[in-house]
Order: sequence, then structure tokens, then C-alpha cells
Amino acid sequence: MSQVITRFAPSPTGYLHIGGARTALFSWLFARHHGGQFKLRIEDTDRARSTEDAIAKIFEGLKWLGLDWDGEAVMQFARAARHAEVAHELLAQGKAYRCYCSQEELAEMREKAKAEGRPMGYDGRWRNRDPNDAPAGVAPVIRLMAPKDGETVVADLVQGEVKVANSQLDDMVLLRGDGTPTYMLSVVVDDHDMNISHVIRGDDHLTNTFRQMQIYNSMGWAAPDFGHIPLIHGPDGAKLSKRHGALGVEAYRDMGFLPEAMRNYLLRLGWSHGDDEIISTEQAVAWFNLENVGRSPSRFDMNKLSSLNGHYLREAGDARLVDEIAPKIEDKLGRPLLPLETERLTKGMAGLKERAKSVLDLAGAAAFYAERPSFDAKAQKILIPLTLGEGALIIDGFLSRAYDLPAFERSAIEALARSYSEEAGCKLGDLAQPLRAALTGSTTSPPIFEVMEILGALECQNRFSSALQFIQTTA
RNA sequence: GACCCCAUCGUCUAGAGGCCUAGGACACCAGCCUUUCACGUUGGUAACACGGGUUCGAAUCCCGUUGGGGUCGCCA
Repeated sequence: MSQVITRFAPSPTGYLHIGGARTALFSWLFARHHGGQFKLRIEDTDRARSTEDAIAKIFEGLKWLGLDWDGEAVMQFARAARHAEVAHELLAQGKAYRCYCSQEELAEMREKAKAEGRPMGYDGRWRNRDPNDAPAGVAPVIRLMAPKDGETVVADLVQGEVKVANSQLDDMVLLRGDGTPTYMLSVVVDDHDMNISHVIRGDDHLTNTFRQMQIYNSMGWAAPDFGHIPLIHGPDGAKLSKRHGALGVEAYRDMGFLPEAMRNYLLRLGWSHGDDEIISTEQAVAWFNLENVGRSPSRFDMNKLSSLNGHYLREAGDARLVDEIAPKIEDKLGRPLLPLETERLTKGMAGLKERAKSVLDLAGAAAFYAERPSFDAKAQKILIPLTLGEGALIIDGFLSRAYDLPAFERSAIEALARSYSEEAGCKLGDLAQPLRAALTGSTTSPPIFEVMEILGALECQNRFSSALQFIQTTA
């Protein structure tokens, strides 16, 4: 195989959605696997719907996903003149012709064809018509003179050999009345000029490929190899669209997913390598191929993404995760984090990340290291009985003994807690749970003796007394 | 409507004629671990859409049915 060049060619009419992200990932992996290039082309020829903002979002989304492209992104609209040039070349060679049909005529044709059970399309009435018949004042479109007989074949790398009878295909428009190129023409010309060797894109383009093939053939160009990957459906099995549950990648970022988890998840959605589930990006580059891309559509499953995310969260470095959650906690606090608090977060991160499924979870669960907690319902339920009986005294006794420890450190505190609870005739949990509630404001947290060490003896004492105070004033 | 594609547990998938009384992962259920929650671990429920062929033998090949999806624009 000569130089592999793939491309991702989104139209900037919205954010980079999840289906596009996977297409980009597959194209990127394929190029990297073969030591080739991965190019980006923005298909902005629809001037009305393309926006700068969408272009920025796409760049941002790809960067966040870690999919770097080679060279500058190609802006398709800038190449309109070249596209038109090709259309005129075809015209000059007699492989295309001018058509003066009105929209009404076209609509009529479609109706008629549908009624007769034929494919809906243009009937070719200007194919061989004398140009002198051209109605005045109508700007013609240029249509490809497509073959009438035989069939057009696509040897798809994913779907296998797919063919259609040419009688099913009509003469497509290459150049609009205003002289601008259509999508079909633009893609073909750009893919050709950019030396794209492999076009990897969504299944929804499979039938378009026949038409594109006809343009390649007319120009005498060698077509690239195609690989049409199945679409992603929503949880209900319907096509995932922007209206129907397809979120932009930044939405997943905002929900607290890590890009590496996203990559792993998207990779497994439609591609497999035996029973392997956890696949690093390096591994993916080494393994990726088109042969193992499945042919059937798949559904997006948050649960699996979350589970993968939990895995990568546990693998992520503590400093990176602190950086991730710091702004979120600062938002909540309404002030910058103190060095002391950042230090606590860093020390506590190992215990924290073990329990999180998303960066959001993580930020929520970590907040108590930075701020004095408020007490959730379950925590209150544990704390309230304390003031009624001896509970508070017992814990207070433990705390002052812990305070006298030569080192206020996890294992020493735990050892003390074990002996102390035995002495006091209670279970370890009877000591640990109220402490957890008082210190963290919640019934779930990292190991409480670890939390105590990180918080420090003084802070523990303070938090415990303010918890008691809080209970006395509310209960 | 025409054409094209697809069809294994709820979901993602392994499976390229005998290794399949169908494997893994997520989710779910039960147990273990345990100061909570997670993690981890053990076990469990759960699928070859249906009907015909081909073959000594089919989840795997062929045909049909059904179901799902996609495309039919002077959008991309």
C-alpha cells in the first residue's frame, strides 16, 4: 500500500457530535496505524448553515479527543473555483450537459416516478436536447451524463462489494444554477486533489458513493478505497441525530468524561479485537484495522462509557485530576482554593478517584476537603442520635486520645480506633460512621482514618464540634 | 414507493462449517472482602429473529420472510 491518507470532513453546521467523533477516530487510527496522514477538511460550502462558531467547536472537539490532524485544515468553499473547473472540463468532454429544468418540473418528475414505482429522480430530458431550446433567462445547472446501462460497483472495505444498476441512478447535478458546486462534485474533487487514499465515513454515505464513483470514472480518476462504518443509534434504536440524543463531544467533557475513556468507548462501538475491552490508544493504533469493523449499527450506552471512565479515572495521575476538579470546586466555593486545600485534595486524590465515575462525581466527592461540609439527610440521621445518648462523649473521648497520638496518621488512628472501640464496647463502625458524617457531611467517603490524617487533628476536632453544634440547633 | 445495508444475551461484542451444552464486557441479582461507598473477587439470570435449503455436521454458506437502518435535494 502506498502512502495512506485519510480525512475527516465535517460540515460546520453544528458541534462535533458523537457519530462524527467516532468517524474521526477511526480515520485517525487507520492513518496512524499505517504511518500515514490524517487530514481535516471543513465542508463549508453550505454558506447559509455554516458558522465560524461551529468550525471552532469542531477544532476544539477534535483537540480534546486528542485527534491531531496533519497540515492545515482545508476549507472546502475556498476551492469552489476548482470544483467548477472540473464540471466545465466534464462539460467540454461531453460527459456532462446543461439542464434547464425548473423546480416544478423536477418535483413533477419525482411524483411521477414514485407513482410508477421507479426510483425518484431526474429523467434526463436535457441529456441530448438542442441547447437552442434553452428557455431564456434560466440559469442552467450542469449535470453529469451518467451511464444508463451496466452497474456501478463499490468494493467497500467494511461492507464488502456493493453494487447497483446504473438505471437506478439519475444524472446528478454537478454545478448549480449560480455556478457553485454541489456536495457530490466537491467531495470527489477534493478527495482526489488531496490524494486521499481511504475514505472512512458513516454508512449514510454508502449509496452516495455510487454517484461519486461515476464522477471518478468520468474524470478517469482512480477512486480511493472506501470504508463505510455503521451508524450509532440512540438508546431507543432510532438514528442518533442532533435532535435525537446526539450530543456534542464537549457535552461529554462537561459531564466529566475523560478523552481517553471516550476514545476507548467509541473504538469498541463497532470495532473489536477479540475479547479485549480496555484498549489504550497506543494499543489501538497498533491494532486498528477495517476488517474488524462490524457491519451492524450500535447503540450508545452511557453505562459502559461510565464504567470505562471509572477505569481511566483510577489510572489518571493525581495532579491532573486535581487540576480538573479545582475550577469546579472554586466555582462552588466562590473563591480560589487555598494552598492548604489544594494539598489536601492532592493527598486525598488516591482515595477519591477510586470511587468516582466521572470528573463531576470526583469534584462533588472531593469538596469536603476544601470546605466545611453541610450535612446531607443520611449524615444527619447518624448525627442526631449522638447528642441524645453517650455517643458524642464516646467519640469525643476517641478524638482527644487521637489528638495525643505521636503521629496523627492513618494507621495509628485506625489502630487506636480499634482498641478504643473494643474498650468502649462498640463496633468500629459505630465510631467510623459518625465521624464520617461529622467530618465529611456524608455517609460515603474515602476511608475515614485517611480523611482524618489529611484533614489534621485540629480540623477534625473543629469539624466534630461544629457538627454537634449544628445538630443541636436543628434537632 | 424504489434502491442499498444490517440482524448473537437488555447493551457493546467474540465467533470466519465441527474447538459452541455459544465466550467476554457493561448493566442486573446473590455471596465474599470491608469503618461507609467504591475497587476487587466468586457465582447467577440472559442471546444465535423466523422459515426453507446446502452439508456427515451451520450462529457461521445460499434463498425467502420478518424486523431495523440508510439513501433517493440546485443540503452536506
